[in-house]
Parts: sequence; C-alpha cells; structure tokens
Amino acid sequence: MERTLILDCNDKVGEIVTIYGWIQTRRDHGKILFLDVLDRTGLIQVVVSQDTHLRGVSKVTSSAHLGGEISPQDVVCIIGKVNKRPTNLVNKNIPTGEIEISAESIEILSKASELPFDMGGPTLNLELPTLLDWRTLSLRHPKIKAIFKVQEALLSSFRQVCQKLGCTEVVVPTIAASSTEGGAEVFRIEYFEHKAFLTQSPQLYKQMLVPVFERVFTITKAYRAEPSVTTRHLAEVTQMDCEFGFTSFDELMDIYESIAISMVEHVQNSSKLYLKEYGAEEIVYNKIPRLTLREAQEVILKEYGRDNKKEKDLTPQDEQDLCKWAKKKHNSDFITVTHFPTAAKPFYTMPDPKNSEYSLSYDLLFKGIEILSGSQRINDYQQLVESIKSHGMDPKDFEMYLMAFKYGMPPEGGFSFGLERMIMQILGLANIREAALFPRDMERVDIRLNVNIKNKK
RNA sequence: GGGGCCGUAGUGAACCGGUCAUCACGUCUCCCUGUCACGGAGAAGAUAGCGGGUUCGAUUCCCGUCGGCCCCGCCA
Repeated sequence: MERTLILDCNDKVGEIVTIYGWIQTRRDHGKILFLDVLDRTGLIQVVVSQDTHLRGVSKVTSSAHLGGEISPQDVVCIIGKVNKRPTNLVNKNIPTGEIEISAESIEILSKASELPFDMGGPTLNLELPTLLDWRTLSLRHPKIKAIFKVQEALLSSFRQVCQKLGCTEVVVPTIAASSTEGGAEVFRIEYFEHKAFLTQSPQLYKQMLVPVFERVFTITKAYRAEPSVTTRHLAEVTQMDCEFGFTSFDELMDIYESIAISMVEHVQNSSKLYLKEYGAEEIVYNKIPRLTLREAQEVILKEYGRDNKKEKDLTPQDEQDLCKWAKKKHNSDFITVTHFPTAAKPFYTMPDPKNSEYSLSYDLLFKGIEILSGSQRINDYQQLVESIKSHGMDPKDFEMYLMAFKYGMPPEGGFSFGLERMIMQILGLANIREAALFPRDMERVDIRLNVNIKNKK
C-alpha cells in the first residue's frame, strides 16, 4: 500500500493508511498501548490493541503483551485506520491531535539500540558535549531539528531576496593559493606538492565576479583558524555573501537592511511553531538606527559609563549594550554601526573620502552580536595596489584578483551574513555550536580531538 | 594567551569530613483499555575523572593532571 505522510492523515479519517516513521514514545496501558510515531511531517498517536499484528518481531517475551519489542527510535511501518478521537481525548498540542491511528499491523523495519539518553520529552536536557558527541541522534529530536528548519528558512529566504535583487548565485572556491586577506589566522593545507589555504571568506572571488555579473551572491563555508574558544565562534562558518556593482555606501546599507528584514519576516511567518518551541521573542525591526563607531562609543559612554572611544572596534559588551539601547530608543533589534578605522579593516575597504582615517564599512548588530559586516570597496586599480602594499602584502600574490580591477571595475561593495549567528540570535541559543549541524571548533571535528571516546558505549 | 567555575549510575541533577552515596529520566520485571513527557509496584546500574597530599577517616578539604563550561583577549 502507498505511504501516507503523517500530517496528511488529517484528511484520511475513516481510511486505512500505511505510515512509516520512528517511534518517539510508548505509553503502555496493559491491554492498550499508545505509540507516538514521527515522520518528516509530524507526529501521530498510534493505538495498539490486542488485535494488532506484530511483524518483524523476533520474540514476544512473556511479560510483553502488546508490542513489547517496540522501543524508541525503532523504524516502523504501521498499517491502520485513521480515527477521529472522541472530543474529550483530543490533544490540542499537536497538529494531528484530533485523530489517531488504530493499528492493524506493525512491522519493525529497523531496530534501534538502547538510547544513551531519553529522547521522548519535549526538550533534550543534555550538556553541550553530550549533545554533540551523540550528534546524529540528538539531531533527530524535534526541538533540535527545529533549529535546522529555521536554518532552512533563512537560507531559502536569503536566496529568494537576492534573486529578486538581480543577483546571480555563484559558487566559489574555498581553497586558495595564498593566505591573501591578512587578519584572521588561516588553515594551511597540503595541496599536492604545494601549500594552500582554506579561504577565510568568499570575499575576493565574489569581487572578481562583479564585472561578470554585476550582482552576485553565494552561500558558502568560510574557515577561521583563530584560537577563539567562545560561544560565538566556529572554525567553519556558513556565510551568506553578496557583492554589488554600481552601488554607493548608503545604498549598500539600504540593501542589506532590507535583506535582513525580509529574512526575519520570512522566518517569523514560516517558522512560528519552531520559534515558539524556543520561546523566541518576536523580532522588531522598524527603521534600523545607523551610528558611526565613534557615535556608538559615545552612546556606550553616556548610557553605560564605559569609555571605549579609543578602541578600534566594539567589545562584546558594547555590542550587547548597543543593541539594548537600540531596542529601547528605536524599538529595533537591529542596529548598524559604520565607519570603523581604516587601519583596522582589510585592504579592499574603501577609506571615507571625507576622512580617510575611517572607512566606508559597516557592521549589522542583531540582539547583541554582529551578524553582518561589509563595506564599500576600493574599485580603483592603482588605489587597490597601494592599499595592498600599505598592508604589508605583495600585489604579486593578488594577480588574478587585481586583473578584475585592471580591466574596468565599477564602484562596488558588499556584505556577508553569518548564518549560525543569525540562527543563534533568533532562537536565543546559548552557544553557536548548537546552531551548526556538525560544528567545527578548536576541540572538535565531529568527535572531540583530544580524547579517545571510542570506549564510550 | 589571561581569568572564573565545574567533573557523582546511560542522561540530568542533589548531598555530605564518618550514610548502605540521594533524586529524576532512561533500562529491566510485573500491574493497568484512553494515555499523550501516562500511572503504579519492584530490580539492576557509580570502586564519586585520574594521581598525590592533609586527616583516625576524603566523594567531600588541598595540590597536580586530564577533561568540560563560561568570561576576557584574539577575530572581516
């Protein structure tokens, strides 16, 4: 018989259906047994009675009456009749709460071993290392899975908005011949007989593609070998990058602010249930305030009493306080900070023509941390060569990159959203590692690097 | 790199200078036809991360070590 998806059972009352999925929980009442069965569309209650046939069950223990062999995470095929529940037994908390399946037969297609922790509850109450040590299992939990449904919503809305803006989606290399951009530490890799590097961002490639497509976007991995052990840093991050030709500094800010708002809007509309599971507050986004770094630091001094006016960047505490201030004063969960010191920015950042000490750069802060950064770029070939030199690098290492500028590069700029950080902030996750399916950090590449956990059960 | 905190059954937690090391979930056995994180009765499961010290006595206090979490720094 054809498979019926669990959520579709709502339209099949009175019919015999075949569902496939995983056992989430079992509630045994002796002569009646309830199973919660989960597939990709949702959860449904299956009622097992004495008339239910069990197939693929190796033994029936004396004690085990109904479905004694069935345990959490078993993969099952269940044939049964969809019944409307009596009104007093309706469960309003689930989308299939008005129906249930009366099982005629249950077949175990794949038996699950005993679980290392209880997965039946509404939340997985695990320490982060345990959560990650058992990643393929913990990801199955509906609440954990929800994180990545939100991720999917963000990715697809980003893609959609960029397409509307006339951007061409591109895929760029993550292996580069030189550690070009300076700044962050890079991963060196063996490349045949040579040394190569994992890219810290798609930056240079997306710029090279501006004279080709004018507007491009890419969703890609970026690698940072910073020895940063914090709740908001990963060694491998997912970036959502855009680069636009024929734009101005102000226009760029208009664009990314509108993209950010579209993404948030989309997530709030499409992922209501997931957001609710996390108790995520509604995101507010009126007109997003824009401050220069120095203005922002002025706010920090006035409102929070910390004098960081000589710093080249905001501190993590500054970012948090500034966001609080933006919410209070401007009713916005976003705030843009502009004009970071030119000296603190990469070589391709355009200095402000009015005061070259500061640059035409911007960061977008969201609920306490930076989720985007970018700038107007230097598009003049000579100026770019000079900038590379003044950053202590050799233009020869940028031959292909510079070629793009030598032969006609329009005024251009771009920005990059950090996917994991956005997810973390939207859902209020405590640690960015929760926002990555398989997070890489200094101490972990799937398994912990320092420890032999093979002996684990 | 600097600082703070933590390490107790499979999981999550509690307690304590002398106990039989406690509880919840999970597991196992039994009871239960309406639960939905079902309920009830019982059982198994921990040489308290490891090493050393203090003490009559250490899981508890101290030191080291390994591991973890958090903050700062670093960080497009």
